[in-house]
Amino acid sequence: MITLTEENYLKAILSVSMITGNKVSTNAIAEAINTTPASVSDMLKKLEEKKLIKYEKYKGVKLSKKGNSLAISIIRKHRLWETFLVKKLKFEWSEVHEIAEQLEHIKSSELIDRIEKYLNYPKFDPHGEPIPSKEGKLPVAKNIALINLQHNDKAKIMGVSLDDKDFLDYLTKLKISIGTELKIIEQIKFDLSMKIEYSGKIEHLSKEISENILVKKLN
Amino acid sequence: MITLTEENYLKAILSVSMITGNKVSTNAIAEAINTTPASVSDMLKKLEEKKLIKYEKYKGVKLSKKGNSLAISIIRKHRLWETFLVKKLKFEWSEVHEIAEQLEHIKSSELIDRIEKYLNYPKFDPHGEPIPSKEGKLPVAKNIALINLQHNDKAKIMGVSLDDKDFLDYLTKLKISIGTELKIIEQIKFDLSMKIEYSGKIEHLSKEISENILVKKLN
DNA sequence: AATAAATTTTAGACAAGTCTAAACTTTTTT
DNA sequence: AAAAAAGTTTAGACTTGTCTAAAATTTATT
Repeated sequence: MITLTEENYLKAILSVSMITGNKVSTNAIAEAINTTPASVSDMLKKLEEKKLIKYEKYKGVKLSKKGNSLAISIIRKHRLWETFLVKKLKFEWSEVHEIAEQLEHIKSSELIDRIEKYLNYPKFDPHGEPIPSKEGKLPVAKNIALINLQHNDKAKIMGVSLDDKDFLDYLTKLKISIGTELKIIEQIKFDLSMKIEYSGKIEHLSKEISENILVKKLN
Repeated sequence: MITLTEENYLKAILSVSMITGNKVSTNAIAEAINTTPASVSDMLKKLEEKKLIKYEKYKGVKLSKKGNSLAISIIRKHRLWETFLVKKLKFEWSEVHEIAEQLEHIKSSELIDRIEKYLNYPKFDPHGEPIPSKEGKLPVAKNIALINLQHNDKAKIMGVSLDDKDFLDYLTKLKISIGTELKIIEQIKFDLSMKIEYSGKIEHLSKEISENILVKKLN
Protein backbone atom coordinates (compact mmCIF):
# COMPACT_ATOMS: atom_id res chain seq x y z
CA MET A 1 0.00 0.00 0.00
CA ILE A 2 1.30 3.39 -0.94
CA THR A 3 0.44 6.36 1.26
CA LEU A 4 -0.71 9.80 0.24
CA THR A 5 2.59 11.24 1.42
CA GLU A 6 4.60 8.78 -0.62
CA GLU A 7 2.52 9.65 -3.67
CA ASN A 8 3.35 13.30 -3.19
CA TYR A 9 7.06 12.54 -2.97
CA LEU A 10 6.95 10.49 -6.18
CA LYS A 11 5.11 13.28 -7.94
CA ALA A 12 7.65 15.82 -6.72
CA ILE A 13 10.57 13.69 -7.87
CA LEU A 14 9.00 13.28 -11.30
CA SER A 15 8.24 16.95 -11.70
CA VAL A 16 11.70 18.08 -10.60
CA SER A 17 13.36 15.55 -12.90
CA MET A 18 11.23 16.75 -15.81
CA ILE A 19 12.71 20.20 -15.37
CA THR A 20 16.32 19.22 -14.85
CA GLY A 21 16.36 15.96 -16.79
CA ASN A 22 18.77 14.45 -14.29
CA LYS A 23 18.91 12.79 -10.92
CA VAL A 24 17.09 14.83 -8.34
CA SER A 25 18.69 16.35 -5.25
CA THR A 26 17.35 16.17 -1.72
CA ASN A 27 17.17 19.94 -1.50
CA ALA A 28 15.18 20.25 -4.71
CA ILE A 29 12.58 17.82 -3.43
CA ALA A 30 12.42 19.59 -0.09
CA GLU A 31 11.76 22.85 -1.87
CA ALA A 32 9.15 21.32 -4.16
CA ILE A 33 7.01 20.00 -1.35
CA ASN A 34 7.87 22.61 1.23
CA THR A 35 9.58 20.49 3.80
CA THR A 36 13.08 20.10 5.25
CA PRO A 37 15.94 18.20 3.61
CA ALA A 38 16.06 15.99 6.71
CA SER A 39 12.50 14.83 6.17
CA VAL A 40 13.27 14.13 2.54
CA SER A 41 16.26 11.98 3.50
CA ASP A 42 14.06 9.99 5.84
CA MET A 43 11.45 9.43 3.19
CA LEU A 44 13.93 8.52 0.47
CA LYS A 45 15.05 5.59 2.59
CA LYS A 46 11.49 4.34 2.79
CA LEU A 47 10.86 4.76 -0.92
CA GLU A 48 14.09 2.94 -1.70
CA GLU A 49 12.98 0.05 0.50
CA LYS A 50 9.72 -0.11 -1.36
CA LYS A 51 11.65 -0.15 -4.65
CA LEU A 52 9.94 2.99 -5.85
CA ILE A 53 13.17 4.91 -6.42
CA LYS A 54 16.85 4.36 -7.08
CA TYR A 55 18.77 6.13 -4.39
CA GLU A 56 22.38 6.36 -3.33
CA LYS A 57 23.27 8.45 -0.32
CA TYR A 58 24.60 11.87 -1.25
CA LYS A 59 24.21 11.00 -4.93
CA GLY A 60 20.63 11.99 -5.66
CA VAL A 61 17.64 9.99 -6.66
CA LYS A 62 15.62 8.87 -9.66
CA LEU A 63 12.37 6.98 -10.03
CA SER A 64 12.37 3.23 -10.58
CA LYS A 65 10.17 1.81 -13.31
CA LYS A 66 7.49 1.11 -10.72
CA GLY A 67 7.86 4.55 -9.13
CA ASN A 68 7.74 6.24 -12.50
CA SER A 69 4.55 4.57 -13.59
CA LEU A 70 2.95 5.40 -10.27
CA ALA A 71 3.96 9.04 -10.57
CA ILE A 72 2.66 9.18 -14.14
CA SER A 73 -0.66 7.74 -13.03
CA ILE A 74 -0.97 10.49 -10.44
CA ILE A 75 -0.27 13.14 -13.09
CA ARG A 76 -2.90 11.45 -15.25
CA LYS A 77 -5.47 11.67 -12.48
CA HIS A 78 -4.56 15.25 -11.71
CA ARG A 79 -4.96 16.42 -15.29
CA LEU A 80 -8.16 14.50 -15.93
CA TRP A 81 -9.72 15.89 -12.77
CA GLU A 82 -8.65 19.41 -13.72
CA THR A 83 -10.20 18.93 -17.12
CA PHE A 84 -13.39 17.68 -15.51
CA LEU A 85 -13.56 20.63 -13.13
CA VAL A 86 -13.11 23.17 -15.91
CA LYS A 87 -15.10 21.53 -18.67
CA LYS A 88 -18.01 20.11 -16.72
CA LEU A 89 -18.23 22.09 -13.51
CA LYS A 90 -17.21 25.39 -15.13
CA PHE A 91 -14.48 26.25 -12.69
CA GLU A 92 -11.93 28.83 -13.73
CA TRP A 93 -8.61 27.32 -14.63
CA SER A 94 -6.92 29.15 -11.79
CA GLU A 95 -9.23 27.65 -9.15
CA VAL A 96 -8.81 23.98 -9.89
CA HIS A 97 -5.25 23.13 -8.93
CA GLU A 98 -5.77 22.82 -5.20
CA ILE A 99 -8.86 20.66 -5.58
CA ALA A 100 -7.15 18.40 -8.11
CA GLU A 101 -4.27 17.97 -5.68
CA GLN A 102 -6.74 16.19 -3.44
CA LEU A 103 -8.69 14.34 -6.09
CA GLU A 104 -5.54 12.89 -7.63
CA HIS A 105 -5.15 10.66 -4.59
CA ILE A 106 -8.52 8.95 -4.88
CA LYS A 107 -7.80 5.26 -5.22
CA SER A 108 -9.84 3.70 -8.02
CA SER A 109 -8.52 3.21 -11.50
CA GLU A 110 -12.06 2.39 -12.63
CA LEU A 111 -13.15 5.85 -11.51
CA ILE A 112 -10.50 7.76 -13.40
CA ASP A 113 -11.05 5.66 -16.51
CA ARG A 114 -14.74 6.53 -16.40
CA ILE A 115 -13.96 10.21 -15.92
CA GLU A 116 -11.70 9.96 -18.98
CA LYS A 117 -14.50 8.38 -20.99
CA TYR A 118 -17.03 10.91 -19.69
CA LEU A 119 -14.75 13.68 -20.97
CA ASN A 120 -14.43 11.87 -24.29
CA TYR A 121 -10.77 10.90 -23.96
CA PRO A 122 -9.14 14.32 -23.92
CA LYS A 123 -5.47 14.36 -24.97
CA PHE A 124 -4.60 17.65 -23.29
CA ASP A 125 -5.90 19.43 -20.26
CA PRO A 126 -7.39 22.93 -20.63
CA HIS A 127 -3.96 24.38 -20.09
CA GLY A 128 -2.41 22.39 -22.91
CA GLU A 129 -0.58 19.90 -20.71
CA PRO A 130 -0.64 16.38 -22.14
CA ILE A 131 -2.72 13.77 -20.31
CA PRO A 132 -0.96 10.41 -19.95
CA SER A 133 -2.91 7.43 -21.25
CA LYS A 134 -3.92 4.52 -19.05
CA GLU A 135 -0.74 2.81 -20.26
CA GLY A 136 1.38 5.79 -19.21
CA LYS A 137 2.09 7.19 -22.67
CA LEU A 138 2.16 10.95 -23.19
CA PRO A 139 0.60 12.33 -26.36
CA VAL A 140 2.87 14.50 -28.48
CA ALA A 141 2.69 18.09 -27.32
CA LYS A 142 0.17 20.14 -29.23
CA ASN A 143 0.54 23.77 -30.13
CA ILE A 144 -1.46 26.05 -27.87
CA ALA A 145 -2.14 29.77 -27.86
CA LEU A 146 0.47 31.78 -25.96
CA ILE A 147 -2.28 33.41 -23.91
CA ASN A 148 -3.02 30.09 -22.23
CA LEU A 149 0.37 29.78 -20.61
CA GLN A 150 1.03 30.75 -17.04
CA HIS A 151 3.60 32.62 -15.05
CA ASN A 152 7.11 31.17 -15.46
CA ASP A 153 6.11 28.81 -18.26
CA LYS A 154 8.64 28.47 -21.05
CA ALA A 155 7.63 27.92 -24.65
CA LYS A 156 8.82 27.89 -28.22
CA ILE A 157 6.91 29.68 -30.95
CA MET A 158 5.51 27.28 -33.54
CA GLY A 159 3.26 29.49 -35.65
CA VAL A 160 0.39 31.97 -35.68
CA SER A 161 -3.35 31.57 -35.98
CA LEU A 162 -4.05 34.88 -37.73
CA ASP A 163 -2.93 35.81 -41.21
CA ASP A 164 -3.04 39.59 -40.95
CA LYS A 165 -0.40 41.89 -42.33
CA ASP A 166 -0.39 44.37 -39.45
CA PHE A 167 -0.15 41.54 -36.96
CA LEU A 168 2.74 39.84 -38.75
CA ASP A 169 4.53 43.13 -39.35
CA TYR A 170 4.34 43.88 -35.66
CA LEU A 171 5.81 40.47 -34.77
CA THR A 172 8.63 41.08 -37.20
CA LYS A 173 9.31 44.43 -35.60
CA LEU A 174 9.53 42.74 -32.20
CA LYS A 175 11.85 40.09 -33.71
CA ILE A 176 9.45 37.34 -32.71
CA SER A 177 9.44 34.48 -35.19
CA ILE A 178 9.01 30.74 -35.45
CA GLY A 179 11.52 29.03 -33.19
CA THR A 180 11.83 31.91 -30.73
CA GLU A 181 11.95 30.64 -27.16
CA LEU A 182 10.36 32.68 -24.46
CA LYS A 183 9.32 32.76 -20.83
CA ILE A 184 6.26 34.31 -19.21
CA ILE A 185 7.44 36.97 -16.77
CA GLU A 186 4.15 38.48 -15.70
CA GLN A 187 0.47 38.26 -16.50
CA ILE A 188 -1.81 41.25 -16.05
CA LYS A 189 -5.18 39.95 -15.00
CA PHE A 190 -7.04 43.15 -15.83
CA ASP A 191 -6.49 43.18 -19.59
CA LEU A 192 -5.00 39.67 -20.06
CA SER A 193 -1.80 41.18 -21.41
CA MET A 194 1.54 39.63 -20.51
CA LYS A 195 5.23 40.40 -20.21
CA ILE A 196 7.52 37.89 -21.88
CA GLU A 197 11.26 37.49 -21.98
CA TYR A 198 13.04 36.30 -25.12
CA SER A 199 16.40 36.82 -26.79
CA GLY A 200 17.53 38.61 -23.66
CA LYS A 201 14.85 41.26 -23.66
CA ILE A 202 11.42 41.82 -22.18
CA GLU A 203 8.33 42.89 -24.12
CA HIS A 204 4.73 43.50 -23.20
CA LEU A 205 2.13 41.76 -25.40
CA SER A 206 -1.57 42.57 -25.47
CA LYS A 207 -4.28 39.93 -25.38
CA GLU A 208 -4.88 40.46 -29.12
CA ILE A 209 -1.30 39.47 -29.86
CA SER A 210 -0.84 36.56 -27.45
CA GLU A 211 -4.05 34.80 -28.40
CA ASN A 212 -2.85 34.51 -31.97
CA ILE A 213 0.61 33.15 -31.32
CA LEU A 214 0.89 29.35 -31.24
CA VAL A 215 3.51 27.84 -29.00
CA LYS A 216 4.72 24.50 -27.76
CA LYS A 217 5.24 24.37 -24.06
CA LEU A 218 8.76 23.52 -22.88
CA ASN A 219 9.70 21.98 -19.56
CA MET B 1 -8.23 21.87 10.89
CA ILE B 2 -10.10 18.63 11.09
CA THR B 3 -8.37 15.42 10.00
CA LEU B 4 -9.72 12.62 7.85
CA THR B 5 -9.74 10.32 10.86
CA GLU B 6 -11.70 12.78 12.94
CA GLU B 7 -14.22 13.14 10.13
CA ASN B 8 -14.70 9.38 10.10
CA TYR B 9 -15.31 9.33 13.83
CA LEU B 10 -17.91 12.10 13.58
CA LYS B 11 -19.63 10.27 10.77
CA ALA B 12 -19.65 7.04 12.79
CA ILE B 13 -21.08 8.79 15.84
CA LEU B 14 -23.82 10.33 13.73
CA SER B 15 -24.72 7.11 12.02
CA VAL B 16 -24.82 5.09 15.23
CA SER B 17 -26.92 7.74 16.96
CA MET B 18 -29.35 7.74 14.03
CA ILE B 19 -29.98 4.07 14.67
CA THR B 20 -30.25 4.18 18.45
CA GLY B 21 -31.47 7.74 18.85
CA ASN B 22 -29.44 8.09 22.03
CA LYS B 23 -25.99 8.79 23.30
CA VAL B 24 -23.47 6.55 21.61
CA SER B 25 -21.27 4.01 23.39
CA THR B 26 -17.56 3.55 22.93
CA ASN B 27 -18.05 -0.05 21.86
CA ALA B 28 -20.62 0.86 19.22
CA ILE B 29 -18.24 3.37 17.65
CA ALA B 30 -15.38 0.86 17.75
CA GLU B 31 -17.55 -1.64 15.93
CA ALA B 32 -18.73 0.88 13.36
CA ILE B 33 -15.24 1.84 12.27
CA ASN B 34 -13.55 -1.44 12.97
CA THR B 35 -11.13 -0.42 15.66
CA THR B 36 -10.64 -1.08 19.37
CA PRO B 37 -12.56 0.57 22.21
CA ALA B 38 -9.23 1.86 23.54
CA SER B 39 -8.58 3.78 20.34
CA VAL B 40 -12.06 5.22 20.48
CA SER B 41 -11.53 6.42 24.05
CA ASP B 42 -8.34 8.14 22.95
CA MET B 43 -10.04 9.86 20.06
CA LEU B 44 -13.07 10.94 22.06
CA LYS B 45 -10.80 12.95 24.30
CA LYS B 46 -9.41 14.79 21.30
CA LEU B 47 -12.83 15.45 19.81
CA GLU B 48 -14.07 16.74 23.15
CA GLU B 49 -11.13 19.15 23.31
CA LYS B 50 -12.00 20.40 19.86
CA LYS B 51 -15.60 20.89 21.02
CA LEU B 52 -16.92 18.55 18.35
CA ILE B 53 -18.67 16.24 20.80
CA LYS B 54 -20.16 16.22 24.29
CA TYR B 55 -18.47 13.49 26.19
CA GLU B 56 -18.49 12.31 29.78
CA LYS B 57 -16.27 9.42 30.74
CA TYR B 58 -18.18 6.14 30.94
CA LYS B 59 -21.39 7.95 30.01
CA GLY B 60 -21.29 7.87 26.22
CA VAL B 61 -21.05 10.61 23.70
CA LYS B 62 -23.15 12.82 21.45
CA LEU B 63 -22.26 15.34 18.77
CA SER B 64 -22.04 19.03 19.60
CA LYS B 65 -23.78 21.50 17.31
CA LYS B 66 -20.49 22.02 15.48
CA GLY B 67 -19.76 18.29 15.29
CA ASN B 68 -23.24 17.55 14.06
CA SER B 69 -23.13 20.04 11.25
CA LEU B 70 -19.74 18.73 10.21
CA ALA B 71 -21.00 15.16 10.19
CA ILE B 72 -24.06 16.19 8.18
CA SER B 73 -21.87 17.92 5.63
CA ILE B 74 -19.88 14.72 5.18
CA ILE B 75 -23.08 12.73 4.63
CA ARG B 76 -24.11 15.39 2.12
CA LYS B 77 -20.87 14.98 0.22
CA HIS B 78 -21.08 11.21 0.33
CA ARG B 79 -24.60 11.10 -1.07
CA LEU B 80 -23.98 13.70 -3.74
CA TRP B 81 -20.87 11.89 -4.92
CA GLU B 82 -22.72 8.58 -4.99
CA THR B 83 -25.44 10.19 -7.04
CA PHE B 84 -22.84 11.60 -9.41
CA LEU B 85 -21.13 8.25 -9.81
CA VAL B 86 -24.37 6.44 -10.59
CA LYS B 87 -26.14 9.09 -12.65
CA LYS B 88 -23.25 10.50 -14.63
CA LEU B 89 -20.55 7.87 -14.68
CA LYS B 90 -22.98 4.93 -14.88
CA PHE B 91 -21.57 2.98 -11.99
CA GLU B 92 -23.72 0.30 -10.44
CA TRP B 93 -25.16 1.29 -7.12
CA SER B 94 -23.27 -1.46 -5.39
CA GLU B 95 -19.88 -0.26 -6.63
CA VAL B 96 -19.96 3.32 -5.47
CA HIS B 97 -19.81 3.18 -1.71
CA GLU B 98 -16.09 2.66 -1.32
CA ILE B 99 -15.21 5.41 -3.79
CA ALA B 100 -17.62 7.84 -2.13
CA GLU B 101 -15.98 7.08 1.21
CA GLN B 102 -12.87 8.68 -0.21
CA LEU B 103 -14.51 11.49 -2.15
CA GLU B 104 -16.51 12.63 0.87
CA HIS B 105 -13.29 13.91 2.45
CA ILE B 106 -12.34 16.26 -0.38
CA LYS B 107 -12.14 19.69 1.17
CA SER B 108 -13.93 22.27 -0.96
CA SER B 109 -17.48 23.37 -0.34
CA GLU B 110 -17.45 25.11 -3.70
CA LEU B 111 -16.78 21.75 -5.37
CA ILE B 112 -19.64 19.92 -3.74
CA ASP B 113 -22.02 22.79 -4.38
CA ARG B 114 -21.13 22.66 -8.06
CA ILE B 115 -21.61 18.90 -8.16
CA GLU B 116 -25.02 19.46 -6.59
CA LYS B 117 -25.89 22.02 -9.26
CA TYR B 118 -24.50 19.78 -12.01
CA LEU B 119 -26.84 17.03 -10.82
CA ASN B 120 -29.70 19.53 -10.77
CA TYR B 121 -30.17 19.65 -7.00
CA PRO B 122 -31.24 16.07 -6.30
CA LYS B 123 -33.18 15.59 -3.04
CA PHE B 124 -32.48 11.88 -2.70
CA ASP B 125 -29.62 9.68 -3.75
CA PRO B 126 -30.29 6.73 -6.09
CA HIS B 127 -30.96 4.56 -3.09
CA GLY B 128 -33.62 6.86 -1.73
CA GLU B 129 -31.53 8.31 1.08
CA PRO B 130 -32.17 12.02 1.60
CA ILE B 131 -29.38 14.44 0.66
CA PRO B 132 -28.84 17.18 3.25
CA SER B 133 -28.97 20.72 1.88
CA LYS B 134 -26.06 23.12 2.11
CA GLU B 135 -27.70 24.44 5.28
CA GLY B 136 -27.83 20.94 6.76
CA LYS B 137 -31.55 20.36 6.37
CA LEU B 138 -32.80 16.91 5.39
CA PRO B 139 -35.66 16.73 2.94
CA VAL B 140 -38.67 14.82 4.22
CA ALA B 141 -38.24 11.16 3.53
CA LYS B 142 -39.86 10.14 0.31
CA ASN B 143 -41.57 6.85 -0.28
CA ILE B 144 -39.43 4.47 -2.29
CA ALA B 145 -40.06 1.11 -3.85
CA LEU B 146 -39.33 -1.79 -1.53
CA ILE B 147 -37.10 -3.34 -4.17
CA ASN B 148 -34.59 -0.51 -3.74
CA LEU B 149 -33.80 -1.33 -0.14
CA GLN B 150 -30.81 -3.31 0.91
CA HIS B 151 -29.95 -6.13 3.23
CA ASN B 152 -30.89 -5.36 6.86
CA ASP B 153 -32.77 -2.18 5.98
CA LYS B 154 -35.94 -1.61 7.96
CA ALA B 155 -38.98 0.07 6.49
CA LYS B 156 -42.64 0.85 7.00
CA ILE B 157 -45.16 0.26 4.24
CA MET B 158 -46.73 3.51 3.02
CA GLY B 159 -48.66 2.44 -0.05
CA VAL B 160 -48.54 0.71 -3.41
CA SER B 161 -47.82 1.90 -6.92
CA LEU B 162 -50.03 -0.58 -8.72
CA ASP B 163 -53.79 -0.72 -8.56
CA ASP B 164 -54.38 -4.31 -9.54
CA LYS B 165 -56.85 -6.64 -7.87
CA ASP B 166 -54.69 -9.77 -7.96
CA PHE B 167 -51.74 -7.83 -6.55
CA LEU B 168 -53.75 -6.33 -3.71
CA ASP B 169 -55.46 -9.62 -2.94
CA TYR B 170 -52.11 -11.28 -2.65
CA LEU B 171 -50.86 -8.63 -0.24
CA THR B 172 -53.98 -9.10 1.85
CA LYS B 173 -53.39 -12.83 1.94
CA LEU B 174 -49.82 -12.20 3.18
CA LYS B 175 -51.24 -9.79 5.78
CA ILE B 176 -49.12 -6.98 4.37
CA SER B 177 -50.84 -3.61 4.66
CA ILE B 178 -50.14 0.06 5.13
CA GLY B 179 -48.25 0.55 8.36
CA THR B 180 -46.63 -2.88 8.38
CA GLU B 181 -42.99 -2.66 9.48
CA LEU B 182 -40.51 -5.03 7.93
CA LYS B 183 -36.84 -5.86 7.57
CA ILE B 184 -34.92 -7.16 4.57
CA ILE B 185 -33.48 -10.56 5.44
CA GLU B 186 -32.01 -11.61 2.14
CA GLN B 187 -31.82 -10.46 -1.44
CA ILE B 188 -31.49 -12.92 -4.27
CA LYS B 189 -29.41 -11.30 -6.95
CA PHE B 190 -30.47 -13.69 -9.69
CA ASP B 191 -34.16 -12.83 -9.84
CA LEU B 192 -34.20 -9.70 -7.63
CA SER B 193 -36.56 -11.41 -5.23
CA MET B 194 -36.18 -10.88 -1.49
CA LYS B 195 -36.95 -12.39 1.86
CA ILE B 196 -38.54 -10.06 4.39
CA GLU B 197 -39.43 -10.40 8.01
CA TYR B 198 -42.57 -8.79 9.43
CA SER B 199 -45.08 -9.48 12.20
CA GLY B 200 -42.77 -12.26 13.40
CA LYS B 201 -42.71 -14.24 10.16
CA ILE B 202 -40.62 -14.46 7.03
CA GLU B 203 -41.94 -14.33 3.46
CA HIS B 204 -40.35 -14.43 0.06
CA LEU B 205 -41.41 -11.66 -2.37
CA SER B 206 -40.78 -11.66 -6.11
CA LYS B 207 -39.44 -8.66 -7.99
CA GLU B 208 -42.95 -8.01 -9.35
CA ILE B 209 -44.29 -7.61 -5.84
CA SER B 210 -41.49 -5.62 -4.23
CA GLU B 211 -41.22 -3.06 -6.99
CA ASN B 212 -44.82 -2.07 -6.45
CA ILE B 213 -44.74 -1.66 -2.71
CA LEU B 214 -43.90 1.84 -1.48
CA VAL B 215 -42.09 2.13 1.81
CA LYS B 216 -40.48 4.70 4.00
CA LYS B 217 -37.06 3.72 5.19
CA LEU B 218 -36.66 3.51 8.97
CA ASN B 219 -33.45 3.92 10.89
C1' DA C 1 -26.32 -5.67 48.49
C1' DA C 2 -22.49 -8.29 47.06
C1' DT C 3 -20.43 -10.48 43.29
C1' DA C 4 -19.84 -11.33 38.49
C1' DA C 5 -19.86 -9.70 33.90
C1' DA C 6 -19.57 -6.27 30.62
C1' DT C 7 -17.93 -1.93 29.30
C1' DT C 8 -14.73 1.77 29.32
C1' DT C 9 -10.50 4.05 30.38
C1' DT C 10 -5.52 4.39 31.25
C1' DA C 11 -0.72 3.14 30.77
C1' DG C 12 2.79 2.17 27.90
C1' DA C 13 4.40 0.92 23.38
C1' DC C 14 4.70 1.35 18.35
C1' DA C 15 4.66 3.21 13.26
C1' DA C 16 4.47 7.12 10.08
C1' DG C 17 5.94 11.43 9.12
C1' DT C 18 7.92 15.54 10.63
C1' DC C 19 11.42 18.73 12.84
C1' DT C 20 15.99 20.92 14.80
C1' DA C 21 20.67 20.50 15.64
C1' DA C 22 24.78 18.20 14.92
C1' DA C 23 27.72 15.35 12.06
C1' DC C 24 29.23 13.97 7.78
C1' DT C 25 30.14 14.32 2.40
C1' DT C 26 30.78 16.65 -1.63
C1' DT C 27 31.74 20.74 -4.17
C1' DT C 28 33.72 25.18 -4.68
C1' DT C 29 36.98 28.63 -3.74
C1' DT C 30 41.29 30.28 -2.72
C1' DA D 1 45.42 20.65 -2.03
C1' DA D 2 43.68 22.78 2.00
C1' DA D 3 39.92 25.48 3.74
C1' DA D 4 35.34 27.12 3.31
C1' DA D 5 30.78 26.59 1.75
C1' DA D 6 27.01 24.00 0.35
C1' DG D 7 24.42 20.02 0.53
C1' DT D 8 23.00 15.71 2.84
C1' DT D 9 22.36 12.47 6.46
C1' DT D 10 21.82 10.96 11.27
C1' DA D 11 20.34 11.33 16.04
C1' DG D 12 16.90 12.26 18.96
C1' DA D 13 12.50 14.30 19.86
C1' DC D 14 7.56 15.23 18.89
C1' DT D 15 2.58 14.42 17.04
C1' DT D 16 -1.18 11.57 15.39
C1' DG D 17 -3.45 7.52 15.52
C1' DT D 18 -3.20 2.92 16.70
C1' DC D 19 -2.75 -1.31 19.74
C1' DT D 20 -2.54 -4.76 24.00
C1' DA D 21 -2.91 -5.50 28.68
C1' DA D 22 -4.27 -3.96 33.00
C1' DA D 23 -7.14 -1.05 35.93
C1' DA D 24 -11.39 1.27 36.81
C1' DT D 25 -16.30 1.90 36.41
C1' DT D 26 -20.95 0.63 35.38
C1' DT D 27 -24.54 -2.80 34.76
C1' DA D 28 -26.51 -7.28 35.49
C1' DT D 29 -27.15 -11.35 38.31
C1' DT D 30 -27.76 -13.87 42.21
